[in-house]
Amino acid sequence: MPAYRPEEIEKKWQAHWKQHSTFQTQNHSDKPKYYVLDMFPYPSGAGLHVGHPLGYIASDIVTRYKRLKGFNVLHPMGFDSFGLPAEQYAIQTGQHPALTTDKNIETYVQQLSSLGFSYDWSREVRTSDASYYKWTQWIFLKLFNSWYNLDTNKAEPLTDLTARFAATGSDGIRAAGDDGDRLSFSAGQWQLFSEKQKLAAVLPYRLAYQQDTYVNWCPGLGTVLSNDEVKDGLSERGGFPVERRLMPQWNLRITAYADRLLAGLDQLDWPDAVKEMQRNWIGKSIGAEVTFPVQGSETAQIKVYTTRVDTIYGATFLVLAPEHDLVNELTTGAQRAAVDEYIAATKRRSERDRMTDVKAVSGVFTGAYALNPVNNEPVQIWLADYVLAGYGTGAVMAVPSGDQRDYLFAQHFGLPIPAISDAQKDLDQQADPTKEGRYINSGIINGLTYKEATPKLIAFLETQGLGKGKVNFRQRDAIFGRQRYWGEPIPIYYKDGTAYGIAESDLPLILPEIDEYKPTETGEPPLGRAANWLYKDKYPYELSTMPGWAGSSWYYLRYMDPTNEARFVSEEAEQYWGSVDLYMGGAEHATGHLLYSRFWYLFLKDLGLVSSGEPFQKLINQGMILGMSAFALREGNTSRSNTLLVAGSREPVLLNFGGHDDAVRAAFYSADSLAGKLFHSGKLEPEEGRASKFGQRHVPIDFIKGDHNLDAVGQIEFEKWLGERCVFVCDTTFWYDGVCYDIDTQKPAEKPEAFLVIREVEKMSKSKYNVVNPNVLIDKYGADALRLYEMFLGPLEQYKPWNTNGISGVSGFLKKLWRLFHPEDGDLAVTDELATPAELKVLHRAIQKVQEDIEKFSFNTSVSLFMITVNELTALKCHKRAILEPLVLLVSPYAPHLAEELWQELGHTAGSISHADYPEFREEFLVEDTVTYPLAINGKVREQMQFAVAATAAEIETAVLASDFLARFGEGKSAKKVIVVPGRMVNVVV
RNA sequence: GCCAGAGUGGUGUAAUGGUAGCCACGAGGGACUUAAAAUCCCUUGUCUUCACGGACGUACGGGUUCGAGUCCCGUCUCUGGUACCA
Repeated sequence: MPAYRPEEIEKKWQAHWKQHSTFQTQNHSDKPKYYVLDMFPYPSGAGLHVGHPLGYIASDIVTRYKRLKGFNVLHPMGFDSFGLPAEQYAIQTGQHPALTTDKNIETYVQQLSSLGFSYDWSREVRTSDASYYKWTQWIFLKLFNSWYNLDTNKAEPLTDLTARFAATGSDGIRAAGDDGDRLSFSAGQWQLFSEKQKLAAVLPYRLAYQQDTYVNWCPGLGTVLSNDEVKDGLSERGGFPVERRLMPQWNLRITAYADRLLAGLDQLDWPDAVKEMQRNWIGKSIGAEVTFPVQGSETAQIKVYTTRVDTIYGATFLVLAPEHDLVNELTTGAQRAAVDEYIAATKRRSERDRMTDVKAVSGVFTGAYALNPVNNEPVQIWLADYVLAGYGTGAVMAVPSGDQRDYLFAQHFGLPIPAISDAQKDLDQQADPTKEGRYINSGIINGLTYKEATPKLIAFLETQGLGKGKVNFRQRDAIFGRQRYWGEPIPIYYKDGTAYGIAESDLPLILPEIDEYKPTETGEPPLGRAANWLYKDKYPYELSTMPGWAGSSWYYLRYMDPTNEARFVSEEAEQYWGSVDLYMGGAEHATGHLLYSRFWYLFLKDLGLVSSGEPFQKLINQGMILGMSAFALREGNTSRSNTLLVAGSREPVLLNFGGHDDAVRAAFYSADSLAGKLFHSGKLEPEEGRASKFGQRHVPIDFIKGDHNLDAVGQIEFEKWLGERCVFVCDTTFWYDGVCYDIDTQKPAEKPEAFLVIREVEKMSKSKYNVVNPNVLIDKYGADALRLYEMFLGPLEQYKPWNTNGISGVSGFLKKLWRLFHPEDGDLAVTDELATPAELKVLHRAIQKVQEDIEKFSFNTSVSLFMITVNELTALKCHKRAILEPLVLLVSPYAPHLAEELWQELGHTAGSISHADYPEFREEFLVEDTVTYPLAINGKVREQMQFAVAATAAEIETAVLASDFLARFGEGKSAKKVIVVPGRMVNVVV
């Protein structure tokens, strides 16, 4: 074999692995198990870019390393194949999303294979396969047929609940959820209920339940979005406006698990940032619910939630959310008009306005008063949109001296701001939420401290029946329904207007074929188009489908037993694999997928279907690899607003966006429309306010740096690349057909002087023209080089910009490694000579360090060490089997193709490297000759002194005493004691 | 605003509290070559010195320590998350 040819070697081994199913894993083994999981991707049409494989490479290294260390490793891959983009594409083209998805998956599998990942492809799952989503639907039915018993603190089958209804009625049942929606009835009444009444009574107990809910309705997409899918009041996909709307929705009662989801975090080996995000998301707060009776009413009362019940004497008014139930009843005649107007104004304000307009104080007085339960003082009742209907009770007691928001409100409307603690300061300027000091103006708690006051007040309120301690969560139940086609059908049908779960034996409920993928003319979801889609030919099905996170909430279980038709996973397989030992994926799923998965797992555990405590023991977030975008700026321009033209658009769109150093970004533009506009209709005018809607477009960096620059050559080159006519526009000039024109006159102009190329680092994305395709790099350098380089870039968890330049370094390393085996690029030439101590030292340092590094996921430092090792062995002219064979094993997780090839050349069976044993580390080869310790007298370092590295503390002591240092530094005294800090310092006490 | 995390050469980065900058990229110089590619060798934190050397250097200001990039306090900047959550 001549020179190192990665392309040949890699093809050969990828084919070998595939043909021999080298990485197929058994569900039983004498070896200990280890489960390494990547977050499975959505197969987008754009294919993989260099950022995607980062985590896959790292997990593959761990997988291969663990195999060498004697583990039975499960390392599967699959596809989260339901999702919006395929559906959008279907709406545009009429092509069935399944076709698009299959095509994309094919590309993904090809790309993943070309990187040499050791997945067990026989276990591949796709969430859009009926054989998979059958079980997603099955779990949904389990949720639908369960309730959460607060007495046992777990989910239980609904049949247990109905049995209790029949025996003792609804009294004494404590279930998670809002009791306000539930009926109260006796056992006798229950017996008399019709079937429909029974189901209606049970519905508010179910873990999957239907309810009128305020949702993020996106008219542009014709669907409901989760909070995670809305950014700044616009849909994350497409950037369409989103509004609040009350709609009947399927919900999952994740709030029942809030406490357990919170407590479980402590046991997990996850990044602190992710745990903290989940904690904040769940948002547990400990406080009290206090009832304020309404003045002049026998029955009306307002419940507020507060975490600072100790400040209740400073509560000078109440504020209700405009949506609060009692608003109508409370409002007095005189205030009616003002209140109605305020509520109308609030409805007009979109969620987005509310968010961006946080500082403005608005509100209206209802005219009504409530009585402060601790002192019977009347307090005004106001409405304001800063109080959220969905949190707590939708009403707050306002304590202007203790809460800045209440303070601003009081100041704005001229309400009193009484002090309540002797420690409060500067109340003429701002609120002081201190818990220090002792209370004043505070009735029964005057003179007490915070710690004393809170329990006393809660006790007092409880005896009056006007309050109690209460825990609140910020987290809401998860909305579980999309008005979409390309998702799992919800296995529900309607009989007489009541929802029924379909029988388990009738699963899967297959997604029906429809002719168009849009909502129907009457506004029903796309499934409304399915002809004769009826359960038992009679009953209409639920028309919404499950959200994207449904299938991904349990896929890691299916990998354990992917083809089981009788069960979602067999008991034996589930018990053997347990939970995921290492989960690799992006931090962006912290409060979505990772929380939902834990929720489903806890639920399945309550039903006795899974056996571990948590699904993912260790989590690593690989950082994102960012793309480099470039903009050409002309220096010194300050006059015109910054203008960017959008690429690829048929419509001429001029965008205005925030200034970048007072310079103008260059842009390119589809020539079809622009040329016409430029040449026939006169001056270009920037159009305001559309930037956020259309986003920015970018020029690929290769076309404005280096030779091309932003000029005629660049413009023509860029056209070739883009495959369509285009115009470069910059400031007052533009290029078209290689000629520079003035924008205002459209006459040929002088080429502008200097351009500055500004680079910006941002997410890699097709629309930003900053994508680096891994295939190109694999073709040029090989997959092993790409794998090594991605690891070499820096710490795995770090976000970093992609830069292809450095790849030549790792490529050189592979060539040098090859040359250790093939000096002069000839045939394999390793010798059986005995290794020298120097060579053994190099090898064993590498064994030690690489092993340590993989265990702590520090892959970049390992790659550095490989390079040092090869450099040193080259310098030693070491071509000995005794050194090189272990080195191959060491490198094999990182560069598997090259390692396999060398392993075979060394005389081993083809493909056997993955079953070899990781080389053993031996410390004796690492011994240094001497080591230098700082030598201190009474803690003051006076000298550096050399000792044999193997010396014991006693030997060092002798050496120190024998030295002449005391004569020089000890002022003639003798040593009382010699303290040896191992490896650090020798301290002599005199 | 609040909660995390991070600030080290031209760049990516490395450094159990113990010689800061390992390993690479880039740059400069050299060898080989008709030439190029490939490969190999040397230099490369800043300032200063003909040179040997010296001084200064891990965002900024303090502190602990014999010794701080690392630990503590404060400030600034950046990144991510989150937001009228009562």
